Amino acid sequence: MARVSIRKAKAADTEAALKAAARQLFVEQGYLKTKITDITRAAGRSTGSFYEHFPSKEALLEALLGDLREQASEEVTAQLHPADHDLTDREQLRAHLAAAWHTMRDNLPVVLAVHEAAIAAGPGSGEWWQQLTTDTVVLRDHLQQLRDHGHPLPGEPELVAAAMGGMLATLAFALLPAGPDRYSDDQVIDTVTGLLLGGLRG
Amino acid sequence: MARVSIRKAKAADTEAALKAAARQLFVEQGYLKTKITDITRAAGRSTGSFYEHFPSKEALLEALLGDLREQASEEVTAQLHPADHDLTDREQLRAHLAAAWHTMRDNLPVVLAVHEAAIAAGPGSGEWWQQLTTDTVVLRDHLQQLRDHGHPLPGEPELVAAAMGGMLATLAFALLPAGPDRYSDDQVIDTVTGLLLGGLRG
DNA sequence: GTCTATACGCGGATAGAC
DNA sequence: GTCTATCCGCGTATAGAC
Repeated sequence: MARVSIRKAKAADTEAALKAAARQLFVEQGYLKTKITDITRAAGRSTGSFYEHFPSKEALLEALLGDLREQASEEVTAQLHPADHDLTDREQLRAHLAAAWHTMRDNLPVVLAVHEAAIAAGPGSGEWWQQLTTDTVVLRDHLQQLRDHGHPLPGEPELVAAAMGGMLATLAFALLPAGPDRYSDDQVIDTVTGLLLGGLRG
Repeated sequence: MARVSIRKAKAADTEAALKAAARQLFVEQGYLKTKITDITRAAGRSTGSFYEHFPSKEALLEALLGDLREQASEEVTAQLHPADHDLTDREQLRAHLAAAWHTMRDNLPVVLAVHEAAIAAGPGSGEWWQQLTTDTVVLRDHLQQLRDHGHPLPGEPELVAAAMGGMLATLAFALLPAGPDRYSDDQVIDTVTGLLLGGLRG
């Protein structure tokens, strides 16, 4: 009986339940505001049970981040990257931005949480800049390549990549948690594509 | 004797000392990480003294924000706005972006703190989007005007304005706290100007 | 492995002397 | 108005029974 085995598996793997509850709460009320007791309660477990699986809330986030990377690497190896993107081509730029957007949407809980954690770390840590640059390395490489082929850019590849990534991330954080009520995914992607295309063409 | 009157004034106005200490700490270690006791200690006062001036850390931030608005309104009425900006003109776009950048730089402690507070409020609050849009109303109006004159935009004025503001704000938060070590102000402003200009021209 | 109950520490906030 | 000393609540983390 499927139902029984499902229950068994669910009961056995409290870890999965905790992760699922955490994901939901991170979107609903944010990572910082979410207490460990909130997670255990939402997962239907007791407080003490949490520490059997994770030493802290940060560790739980690390675990979620690990799951994300694992899944992401599968997808990447499965399909993209064509390696030689030409970001001055409207369709290719749009595809790249759309991929980034949907990745953020699909992994919103973790993406959101990591961002909150970075903010909470404080400005002095330099973590904000580091996170922004590492998240946009791929973009930077494409821009670097473009530049190597003689194409003029509005500035340093790293800086341009950071600017583009910052724009997209800000919109994602501001719009996605509320749902598609204000602007549709396509609307955002089209707008950003149009706004950036001219600058990349030079 | 200047020295005496200075000491007197300083002693009398603990409030100013607390504000100054808060500003410094907000940049150094961030708003969220800064405890009330950190502020009083940095200001050379006792814990209890704080509450004689502000009921809470949030109230202190409000006060700082009030100071900022007061000063900002003076500057604005003193000089700008020419009302009919043409953001498709490189110099005018640059001037606008530069003004925004320097405002953020000059008021970094408060700007940073408000942002951190908004993040801590959580995604569900919708506060992120609200703050982004209110901070870019002026920009939106200029874009709206441009559109009314028949100029094509890459998307809804509000959305385009939010995208532009998000880009600039992200770079400011990531780069300004560290000082001008990585990229100079001009470098950032030039890059962003070049990146956005093409998209606004259509 | 999961529960209940409880201890611990931190930061916010107040009491009361000066 | 400022200080010192103290309290209180919340969230983290642990102890110990089952």
